[in-house]
Amino acid sequence: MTISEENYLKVIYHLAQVSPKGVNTNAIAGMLDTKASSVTDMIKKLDEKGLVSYVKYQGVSLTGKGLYSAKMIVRKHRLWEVFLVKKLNFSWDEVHEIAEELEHIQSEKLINKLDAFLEFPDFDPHGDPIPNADGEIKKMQKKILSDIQLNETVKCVGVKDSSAEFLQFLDKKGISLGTNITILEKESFDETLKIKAQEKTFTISNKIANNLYVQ
Amino acid sequence: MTISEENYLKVIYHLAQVSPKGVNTNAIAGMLDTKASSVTDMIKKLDEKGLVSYVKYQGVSLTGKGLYSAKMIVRKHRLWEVFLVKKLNFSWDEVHEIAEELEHIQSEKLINKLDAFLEFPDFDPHGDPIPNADGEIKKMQKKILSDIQLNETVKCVGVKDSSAEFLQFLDKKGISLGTNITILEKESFDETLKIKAQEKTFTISNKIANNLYVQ
DNA sequence: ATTAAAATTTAGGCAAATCTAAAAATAAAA
DNA sequence: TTTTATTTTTAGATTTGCCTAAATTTTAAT
Repeated sequence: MTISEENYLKVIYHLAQVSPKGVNTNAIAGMLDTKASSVTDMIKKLDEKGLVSYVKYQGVSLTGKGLYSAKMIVRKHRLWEVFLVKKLNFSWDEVHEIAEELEHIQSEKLINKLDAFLEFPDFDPHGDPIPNADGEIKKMQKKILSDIQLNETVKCVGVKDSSAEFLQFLDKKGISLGTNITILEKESFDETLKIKAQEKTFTISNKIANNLYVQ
Repeated sequence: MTISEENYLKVIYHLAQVSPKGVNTNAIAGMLDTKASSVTDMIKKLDEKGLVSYVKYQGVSLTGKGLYSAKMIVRKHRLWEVFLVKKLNFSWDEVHEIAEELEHIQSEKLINKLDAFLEFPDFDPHGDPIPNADGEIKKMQKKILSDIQLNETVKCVGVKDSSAEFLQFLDKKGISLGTNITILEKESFDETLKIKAQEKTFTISNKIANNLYVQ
């Protein structure tokens, strides 16, 4: 499998989480920063290889084989992220780009040894689940911060948006995985929240609250 | 720089150690398992990029820029090998192929953090020197086992041939880096050596003795 | 010094992955 | 239900890295 094919599978996998009936050509093109016509070409190829099932104009979905391959790529990506943060002391906003490269290293033995070296982590530095060697995923029950009731205290367990900008914003506010957050006020007009975290009180927008997973 | 370009630079670097006046097209083709005509194509491209200097029919050599790039690739390859052996418990005959992939991961920060994590090793699992971040290489003074005098005892510090077959042969004989070897007999007819290593006495061919570095 | 052999380069092509521009199909709006 | 807009696909081209086969240059041998 080429790096390009792997990237397509990964993107289809992620998009299918949101739209399970069939992933749009345009959506794939957007994620991969390429053109729709290129996506059509590649999708045909993946279909011939039995990795996706594709009906003209109806979008694509992963076959069993394609799903497993996609999960193995996600597994590699997230395990490498754990390695980068836990062993090499990278911060959580720096690891995505590097893991985008590392996820394409082939050896299965390598990734299983890495898994063992990291003591079989279930989640990556952003709180996303790591598929095991069989492709099984431990689902964590979690809520969006915006859905939490007034005066409740919750623990941050993940981020929905793991862009460097958002993660750096959280760093600035002292929020990381495991941080406790209390909802002090809810402004119904603009959905702004006044919260307490790390002994400090401040206001966050709805956009922020929508991107924080809590428990 | 593409993976292919990096592979050419690396091969030119290794071949230049042996033939410093100019590396042959055919030699490069042999190492990269490709055709001489393909090598000519790529060499022209590398020349235009200022990474090698190339005169038609006269072979290539690395420019300063090309030499530095090649050393950084070698640095990455050997640091990853150390990681695989020391941290993930791979054996020394398994790591080359995986490192061939890992050496193309881009991030400079990654490799410098990896270097620190491994505590700045000077040599890889086969005894080859690891260039530092500036491209400097600690040379180890070493001899070929075949050049050692009768009754001398030396320490194995590296292998010239690091193919899996040769390394597995050494494993079978109990020879690894640090192993002491005593020359008990030299057969002048076929250059065969009778040696003692790890409390055992056995005979090795000249081919073996030519591929072991000792001190 | 020729001739023969080997190495190297050129010329023309191919496959993968991309692109632009135009055509076709689907979805949305009037 | 037409018409319009959007999405998707096709057709044809481009770039990278490789190939084969033929031509050229260098090296070795007679």
